[in-house]
Amino acid sequence: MIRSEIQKLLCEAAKTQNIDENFCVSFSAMPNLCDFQCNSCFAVAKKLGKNPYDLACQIVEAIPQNQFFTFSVARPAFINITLTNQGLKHMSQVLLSQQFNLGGGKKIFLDYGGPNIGKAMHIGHMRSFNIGEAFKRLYRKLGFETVSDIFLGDWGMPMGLIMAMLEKQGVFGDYYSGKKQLTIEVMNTAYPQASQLKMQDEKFKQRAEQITLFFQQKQQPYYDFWKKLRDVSVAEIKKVCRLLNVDFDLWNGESNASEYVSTILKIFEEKKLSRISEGALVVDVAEEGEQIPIPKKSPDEVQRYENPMPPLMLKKSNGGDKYETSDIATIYYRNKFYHPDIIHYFTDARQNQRFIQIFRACKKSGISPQEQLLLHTGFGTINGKDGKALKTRDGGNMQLSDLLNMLYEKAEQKLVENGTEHDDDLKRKIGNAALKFADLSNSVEKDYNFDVDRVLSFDGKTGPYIQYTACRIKSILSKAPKFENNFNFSAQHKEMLISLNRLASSYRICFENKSLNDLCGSLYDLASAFSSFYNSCHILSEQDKSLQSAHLTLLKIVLKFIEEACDILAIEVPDKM
RNA sequence: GCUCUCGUGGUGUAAUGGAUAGCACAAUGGUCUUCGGAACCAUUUGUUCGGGUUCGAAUCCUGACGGGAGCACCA
Repeated sequence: MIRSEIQKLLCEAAKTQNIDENFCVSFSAMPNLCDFQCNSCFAVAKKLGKNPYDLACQIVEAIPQNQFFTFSVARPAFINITLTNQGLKHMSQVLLSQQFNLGGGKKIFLDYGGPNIGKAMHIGHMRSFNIGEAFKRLYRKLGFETVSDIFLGDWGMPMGLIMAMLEKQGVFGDYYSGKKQLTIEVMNTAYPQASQLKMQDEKFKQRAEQITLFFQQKQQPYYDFWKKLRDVSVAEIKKVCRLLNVDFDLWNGESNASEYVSTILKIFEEKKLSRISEGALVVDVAEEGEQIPIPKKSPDEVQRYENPMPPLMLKKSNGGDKYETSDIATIYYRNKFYHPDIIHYFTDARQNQRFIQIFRACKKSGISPQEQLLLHTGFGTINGKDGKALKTRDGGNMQLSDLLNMLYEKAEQKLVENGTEHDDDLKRKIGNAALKFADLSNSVEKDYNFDVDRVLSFDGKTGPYIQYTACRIKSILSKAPKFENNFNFSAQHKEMLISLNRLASSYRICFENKSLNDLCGSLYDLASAFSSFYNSCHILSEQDKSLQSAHLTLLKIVLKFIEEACDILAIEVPDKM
């Protein structure tokens, strides 16, 4: 990286002055003054008891003459660095030869998506898909080996509820025998009905619980019926995944963990980590200073705790398994078969405490080896324009498919306006780009307000704008005369080159922050830098052939970086739109 | 009640403790008989409030106010 080269120059110059300190280089906050800046003189001067401005001057004077950078000092004590034209050429070559190896071949297991079988996906579900898929691609780019698992919620009550409902309606047998075709619509109708009935009808609820237990114990016909439900649901989820351009190596779920539950229960028992509490089997995971009882004011008051960290529950008092049990059993068999160095989960931030409990239980029991890194990225909730849970215009919960259809329709409408011929795949790519870019532009941990109208507008800082920019570049390159690469860049290319550098740096920033908003931001800046250039300089009619080849060379580089960044975000770049 | 989290123009958001708080939408005005107008350029408007730490605070600490979430038998 160009910044580390500058940093090295500064540090070596300091050493000649007997100052053995680190001088960091960042992108310029004042692009009109410089291209890069160093703010370290304040801290170093303080440490050494020197005047910061004098220190900055001393170091700048000690830097040997070089052809790439010019250094200057600005008060109070910033070192400003500007690239020469030779420096621009050099930077472009550094960028093109850049290789990442943060991963060092380590194996990382990604757990994202997590849709529930039997329930229609709503908008909130897309976030895990978008973030997880992008991180899988980022990890690969950075030199990790990845394994992705969708981890379906396929072993719980929803399936029991659907079966109980169909049974109550007297159609269970028909669907079981195949006399009636089991479809996703049947499930999408039965589940909400059952879900509602369970609240009012205790007998129905008990029956659903019973059926749940039956299929979990692989009793027929419930287990086979469960398999049918799962197949139908998985086919539907796969359809959505294809639309969203996400794919998984593994389509496992809670059900795959069930056969390891007894093994992990035994591990906890043998290590004397589990105990019975109020009839349930629990593991204490609180650390010092947590879960401290607050004295009750009256004997019948509920016990409250300071710094609450309740025990993790492995078995309910009625003997049933909990979701946490599946999670731990899943970590157990992932380690048994895949030996990942890292397991990274992407879920809603509301599950933060639950994952702390799970991770601690796995470390205490040795189910996760000490050296294994368990990561959980809890992302913020998507709300509607009003800051409350997202609703459709008619007031219902908005389903993911509703949103996708709106996006694809809008894309089609735009294509028709522009006279482009009808193309289902193209409108899907454009709609997806709008969705993903809008989603991933937000800091991962923050809740955000999802404004349908804003996402449907493809103007400004949006995915379609990025795609459009790439299409324009492709169009110019396809019409350009043959040219030899020419890296003799000048001031008019600088904005694009600096943006390229920022984009290249953002991979590491995203990796460290576990958020993709920086990549989106620098990708937009690059596209925007090209658009400004495009507007101020007519490339194809340039008479100076040497200058024209420099323009075209840079366009090739810009396109390459836009395509790479889009690929990480799982945004597809069409040739035309 | 306990714990966590967030508070940035009219709206949505960005900013490893650094210079003049960046960007998009909206609004207003402009560019251009397009190498693809889903474009470009310009103007207007902002760090919830009070203390503290620091050469320097949207950022760290503290208090208040205001939102959101979690607090074992739902997943």
